[in-house]
Formats: sequence, structure tokens, C-alpha cells
Amino acid sequence: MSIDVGGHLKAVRMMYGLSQRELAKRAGVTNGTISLIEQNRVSPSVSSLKKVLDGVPMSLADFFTLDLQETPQVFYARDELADIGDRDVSLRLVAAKRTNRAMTIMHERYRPKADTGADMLSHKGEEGGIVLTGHIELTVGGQSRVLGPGDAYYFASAVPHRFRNAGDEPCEIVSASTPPTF
Amino acid sequence: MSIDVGGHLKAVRMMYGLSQRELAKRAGVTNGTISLIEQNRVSPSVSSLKKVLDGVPMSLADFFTLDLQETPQVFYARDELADIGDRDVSLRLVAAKRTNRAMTIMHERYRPKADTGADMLSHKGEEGGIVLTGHIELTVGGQSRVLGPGDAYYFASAVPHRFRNAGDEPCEIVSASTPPTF
DNA sequence: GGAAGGTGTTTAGGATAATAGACACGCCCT
DNA sequence: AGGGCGTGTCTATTATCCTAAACACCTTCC
Repeated sequence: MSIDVGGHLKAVRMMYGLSQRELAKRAGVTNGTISLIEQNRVSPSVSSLKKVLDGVPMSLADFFTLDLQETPQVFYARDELADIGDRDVSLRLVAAKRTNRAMTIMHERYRPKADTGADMLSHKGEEGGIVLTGHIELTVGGQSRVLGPGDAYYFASAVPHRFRNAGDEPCEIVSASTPPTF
Repeated sequence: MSIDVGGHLKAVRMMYGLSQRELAKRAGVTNGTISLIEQNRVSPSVSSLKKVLDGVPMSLADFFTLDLQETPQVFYARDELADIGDRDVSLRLVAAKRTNRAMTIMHERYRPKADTGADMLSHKGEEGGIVLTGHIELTVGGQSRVLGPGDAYYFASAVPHRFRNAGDEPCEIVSASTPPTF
């Protein structure tokens, strides 16, 4: 359940090829501290963990985001992308089966009249994308705009938003969002 | 320099409309603890901060990743994308000027013979993308593959990697990486 | 007015983490 | 063998955090 902070720190330290004492010196703490943390015999305060990570250096966000897994699938042929869309909106997802992805990358296709709905979407994280073909009307918070090929967008997903294809040709987009929503 | 954990926690608590006591109860700590943390009079241990966040609920990674800023630019016209590439590789960046982005989204264009180099790239985070036009040879760790239109990739950036356009037509890609490298 | 129930803050004491330094082991070298 | 230097671990003391309970302030209600 609870995160293995100690093992995590040890792995990070190893990745950088540092000894406990060396890291301790850079971080301005004692080697004993690092030893105790790595054994999970203590739970470091955020401030001291930050001091330790500053010696690497690595941010707290990176530390807690990092996952230590083996190397999974890298390449995905066009028809290996998982399609999770519906009739009007095709969402073709890269690395769908990969667990603990840091983000979601999708090839989206909006049919004419496709609309994500008037009750606007709202979730955590950030998302952005680039329009490939066609046009899409994007509403984010109070703002609204029609984007064409080559145009792009980026916003915090917490702000309510809506995609609508008002034209009569399909609209293709490559989008990314983090943390992953699918 | 050091993160404002207290203000951060307070903002999170407010976003969820909880009082200190209410959050304390859910988290299994005392309200005083939360008060002290929010005032930055103490730096909580990782374990207790985790307990508190479990009451929201929110992961440590999300907590440290979250940035609390006002809503910046959302829409980017095709020619507003910042081009940070060179002669052979054009990298057109979405939301270039936005600080504390969670990821980098780019429209990349590799000229024929373009190559990111034999000394392979290696940085932290994860990256992925979808090929729009042309073909690109991607090498990740030991694996190598030529990707065409619609094909995609996704991997941990820590693994050494290289992009090379071996064909005679330009190759376009939309890519995303997190945390941002540019 | 004042009691009840809400808010965040403060304080004394017990629990926990960090330090400094000792300890034990392994490796290399003369 | 015995330094010398590296590693990670342990222990007594000091520093810090967490808790329980009181405190101060606010609004609502009778």
C-alpha cells in the first residue's frame, strides 16, 4: 500500500552511481540518515527528503512519479493502436496497455457534427494537441476558437472544455494529456 | 527555493471544500497537524503527508506535480508555435512560453538524412508520438524499427534513443514528452 | 445576551526522525 | 598480516514532528 520510499531512494542513488556517503555529502545530511531512510526504518520529513534529492539532483515530483519497471513495448503499428472511441469520435490510443504511463497520446478523429457534449468535460492534469486535418471548435473556460491544420492548443484539464466539429469534413488531431485519462 | 508544501496543501484542501478538521478525520490525523503543516511551521514526514493526502484522495506524485497558476494562453495558431529546431530537424513547440508545463508537445519535421546522432539521447521522463507522413527509423535501447504514417511509439526517455530519417521524403511527427525537455 | 457549533491556531508532552560517531565487513595493496 | 580506504549499519543524543486539548474567533439560533 504505502510507497517504498527507501527502496525508491536506493534505486535512484544507484542509478546515479553514488554511495550513501557521497550522496549525503552532496545533500548536506549524514550517511546514517540515508541508510535509515533506505531501510524504511524512518519516514523522512519532506524537507529532509528534498535535501537528499537536491543532492542528485531530482525533484520531489520526479521522485514520486518515477516508476521502476522493466522496458515494455516501444513500437506500435498503426493498427495496434487501441480504439476506444465511439461512432462519432475515434480515439486511437498509443501504449494503451502500458501501466503507469506518465501520459496519454492519442490519434483522434472527429466526424462532422461530432461533439463532446454541452456538459463540458473537466478532469485533472493538462492536455494539448495539434490539428492535422479539418477544423475543430474548441471551448475552454470562457474562450472559444476554431482551429485548423497546424494549429494547436494547450490547457489545464481542470478547466471545463468541449470539442465540436462544426465543419463538414472530418477533423484529425494528435493529442497528449497528463496524467493519463485512459 | 523550497516548495511551499503548506500553501500547496491548503490549496488542495480548499479545492475539495474540506475543513482542516474534516480532512483530518478522513486522513486519520489531528486537525492541529494540518494547521501546522499549512502554516509551514513543520515539514511533515512523507508518511504523514501521505496519510493526509489519502484523505483527499490524492497521490504524492500528483501533489508535487500540481502547479497552482492562473489560466494562460490556450490556443496557438500554426505560426505561433515556437520553432526550436535546426536545419535538418524542425521542432515546433506548443505552449513554449508557458512555465511549469507538465509536458512538451511538438510538431516535428525530419528532412531526408536527418539524424539525432549516433551518441544516443538520454534524459528523464517518458515520450511518445505518432508519425503523420514519411518514415522514420527509431532506435530505443537495443530495438530498432522503421515507422510509417499512423504508426506510433512510446518509451521511457532514460533509455538511450535515436531518430533517423533514412528515406528521401521528409517525415512529420507529433510527439509528446513528460516532464518537459524544452 | 449567551449557548452551540463551526472555523483555524496554539501549546505541553510524548513519539519520531536526524546527527555524530562508533562499528563491522570487504577489497586492494605493500 | 596489517594498513588504508571503501562500503552499509547501528547507537546515544539532539532536534523535530505529531498529538491531545485548550484557545480565540466567527456565525447561527433561541
